[in-house]
Amino acid sequence: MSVGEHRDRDTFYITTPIYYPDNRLHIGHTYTTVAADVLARYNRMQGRDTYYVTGTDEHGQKIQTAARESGVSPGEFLDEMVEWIKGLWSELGISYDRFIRTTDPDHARVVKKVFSSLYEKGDIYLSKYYGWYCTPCESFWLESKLVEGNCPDCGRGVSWVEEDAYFLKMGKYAQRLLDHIRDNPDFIQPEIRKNEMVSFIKGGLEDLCVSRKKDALQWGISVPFNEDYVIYVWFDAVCNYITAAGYGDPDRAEDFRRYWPADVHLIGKEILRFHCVIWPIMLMALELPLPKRVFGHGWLTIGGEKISKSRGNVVDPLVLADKYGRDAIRYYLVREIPFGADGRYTEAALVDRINVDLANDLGNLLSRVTAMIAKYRDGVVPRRTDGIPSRLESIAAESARSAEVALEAYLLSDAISAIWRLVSAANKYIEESAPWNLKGEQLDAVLYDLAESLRILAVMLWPFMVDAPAEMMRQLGLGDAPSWEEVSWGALQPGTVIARGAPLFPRLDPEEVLEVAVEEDSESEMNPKLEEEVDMIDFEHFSAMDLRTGNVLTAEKIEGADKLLKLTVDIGEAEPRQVVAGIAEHYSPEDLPGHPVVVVANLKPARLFGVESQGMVLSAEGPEGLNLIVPVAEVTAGSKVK
RNA sequence: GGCGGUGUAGCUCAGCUGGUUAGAGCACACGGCUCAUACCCGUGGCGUCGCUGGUUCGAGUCCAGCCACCGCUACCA
Repeated sequence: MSVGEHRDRDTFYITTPIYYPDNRLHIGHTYTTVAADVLARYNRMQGRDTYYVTGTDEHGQKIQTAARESGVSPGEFLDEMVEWIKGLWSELGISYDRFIRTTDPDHARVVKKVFSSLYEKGDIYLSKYYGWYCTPCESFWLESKLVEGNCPDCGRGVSWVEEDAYFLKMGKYAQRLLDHIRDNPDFIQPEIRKNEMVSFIKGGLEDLCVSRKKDALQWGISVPFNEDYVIYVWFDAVCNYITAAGYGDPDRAEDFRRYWPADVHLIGKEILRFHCVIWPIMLMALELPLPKRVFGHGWLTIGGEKISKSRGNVVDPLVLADKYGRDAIRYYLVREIPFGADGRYTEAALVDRINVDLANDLGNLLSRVTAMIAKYRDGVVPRRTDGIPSRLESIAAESARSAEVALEAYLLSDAISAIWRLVSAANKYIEESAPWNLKGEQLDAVLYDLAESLRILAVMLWPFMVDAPAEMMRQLGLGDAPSWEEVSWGALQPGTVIARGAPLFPRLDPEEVLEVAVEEDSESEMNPKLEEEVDMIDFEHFSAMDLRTGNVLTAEKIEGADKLLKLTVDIGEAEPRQVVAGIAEHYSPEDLPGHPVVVVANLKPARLFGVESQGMVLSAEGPEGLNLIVPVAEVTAGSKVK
């Protein structure tokens, strides 16, 4: 995409996910929010009417529970969390225009309105839900999605739910959504996520349950025409994007027309499906345009592992910002996470980047240039009079152009790389021209070129950092709040009086700063022995499994399934067990009756192809295919395997 | 099982539609400079470009098979 094309836009609406404040936010949330902030600041510099929204997703069971555990009302609990979050964003210099809470009155109105419209239209209907539900995650799951009978997201237990419920028609819009994705190649980014979403949709969409009965969950927005129900939290949450833009508010019709559709929803890859399938379908049902882009960025991992409380690797962004400074944290996050892929966080890498990129390259550049201007020209930016074009001028132009292209494509780490090409070039230029050996107009030219490069660097860094670019400007004797246009060469006026200052980014002593962190790193470093131990189970775990011998009584193919057989197995109980087994490709139903088997008797029941399975028969792969595990000599049906 | 991705210097990664001696940053070593935050600049890699075959005058770059890891998905119960 060309830069010029984007110049035509005059508004820019960007969102982060709204975060779930049942706990403090971590560095992962911080990354998304910082990245969005960089883009918001950049677009403001481009003169676009920018609207940046972040906020909190405040409904659902987990909030209700967390509040109860703290012994306060959900309202009190949330107010406190929100205050903490706003404090964090303020500390990091996040320049959001609206902090939306799903408990805001305008939001509740929008959600109800959306729900009602879709109901009236027939896209939401009342039916009966039966299936698994993970309370902590507020997610409905098909049996087949469960992992070992537990929630595939959080690994915790799920409960069987049977209740009347409202459903959103998803299948109705599947084809339209696929067409939209096909016709708008940039809609889902990066490419790999788009592929995943497409194959997910092509796999068939089931209608989505969008309500919970109030006897199961109270903390949410009520279904407007049926007070016995609360609206599903995800349905509630995604609506924030239009609430914030002014949807359905007569006083804000102009805002909505102006800002919607959003330019980009910046999200983590784990919530792609809500933003690329459910939300677009809701919008299509509402007959509203879809957001121009959903950008699912990678995760920040800690030593290669996903950030999670259970791993105990949560890094508190406030502690980091306090220790290293907000600009360093912002720089590091944006620099370290490449397009699409995950980035790994280590404190050592953070310190390294601070020292190398910020202190040695950038900060020191400012320091040496201001020092030379002070020393050789009494602190006044000289006038160029030699008439020879500067080598730095073309590099600065290239750097700015590349940075702009990258920013327009939301490729923040690429933009940083482009900017640093000018930092390096300026450092090299000093070495090559050796100002300490020059005088007269040659020296004037070199010093001007360097000061001007620094000015352009400050402009380009303006979106990325909060304090340092302003300090650079100050030391160069210039004012604040530049526009992006000022990246062009020559704006620095000769005669400007510079003001040397303290080092922009003081060097850190890794040994001092990392004392604790280094130990942590070396321990979390791959230790094969340790990993094996983790995979070992103790006897108790084994005992938890109820393995029993049995004999197959009946076996039949399951209609429509290639691999599944429905067995009834005698394991010495009053009633035979009905078990589904994926062995149809290796065993014929007629061979099985009388066949001995080993059954996992206490496996949570599951439903496959609509057939309930009350256990599982054990088999193992051999050269010829699957083999059922059988006792070598006859044993009693139902005898325990140990 | 299906689909997709990744595998390139010690580390993190670039290498588009195949073409002269395979690149960058960091780390490391040596040299230089002295304006600067013990900084900066230069020089230094005998890297099986995951493995094996193939196409081609020529392949990280195309094709086939295989291996490892990751993501999504599924009729693994």
